[in-house]
Amino acid sequence: MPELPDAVVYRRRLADAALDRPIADATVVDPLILGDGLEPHRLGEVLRGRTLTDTHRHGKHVFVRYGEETGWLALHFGMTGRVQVVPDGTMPEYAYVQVHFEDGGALAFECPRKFARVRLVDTPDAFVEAKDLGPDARRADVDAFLAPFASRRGAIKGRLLDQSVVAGLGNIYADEALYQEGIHPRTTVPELSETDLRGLYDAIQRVLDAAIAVDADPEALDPDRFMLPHRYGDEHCPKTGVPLDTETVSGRTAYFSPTRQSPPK
DNA sequence: ACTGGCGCCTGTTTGC
DNA sequence: TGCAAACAGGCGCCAG
Repeated sequence: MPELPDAVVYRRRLADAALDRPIADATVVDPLILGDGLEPHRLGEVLRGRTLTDTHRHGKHVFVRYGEETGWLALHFGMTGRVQVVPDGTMPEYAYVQVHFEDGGALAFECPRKFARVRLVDTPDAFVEAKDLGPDARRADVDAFLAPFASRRGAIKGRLLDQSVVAGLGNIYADEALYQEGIHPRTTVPELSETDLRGLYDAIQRVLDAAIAVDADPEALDPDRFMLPHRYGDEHCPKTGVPLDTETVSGRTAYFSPTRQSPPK
């Protein structure tokens, strides 16, 4: 579930509470969480005696700089990942990667389902380039957002989930943006006009801003304006009252309002 | 070059 | 009531 708004919350959390605290050690409880061949012992070697000095975010990735030279942690949260800064002695259950500060506190990187990954990267930009991530969904201007759609033809839902098209949207916020704009998730890109796509861009901005404003808790969104609180509740369209419909699109469950989002011909 | 679909993971929910 | 199957979903990989 962690998508762009969650990454915003986690980055802020680290910027507020994890920087400038000397690191005593790093603990890797489950090496599966380490990505790109990172060896468990290497994390401690790299971090020991240093401090975290800066943070960055691109799409669903959070980056944390260690030391003064090139060298960042890249955090990706998969489906159940999250990061907390905890006082001594309160390590949560699924904290598979831990960074312990000399003052006794720690950074806990949790992920019960083990889809999350911790990597070491040179710089955020180099990582974004290597992973072929598209522009960040919240920082991209409308022209940068529109550009990749010129060469796409599949279902819009699948394109919004493709991180090389635009980085940061996942299943639930893609559904919400399509709902806001009245676009059926199975509509193909060629079936959408430039006006449709510009409207979708605006909807994405509104949805992400609203989600960030409630600390990425989808159930805390205004239930009169957004579909998400109803996805986990009564499953009715807040604007028309009809039951929400579901359909598998691009391999994932899409929720939509059948009266507001007409299927493509 | 681009697309949809499957499998990885395991805690939680659903169904018989 | 209990247990198994289904589900959640980001993403790497694969076949078409």
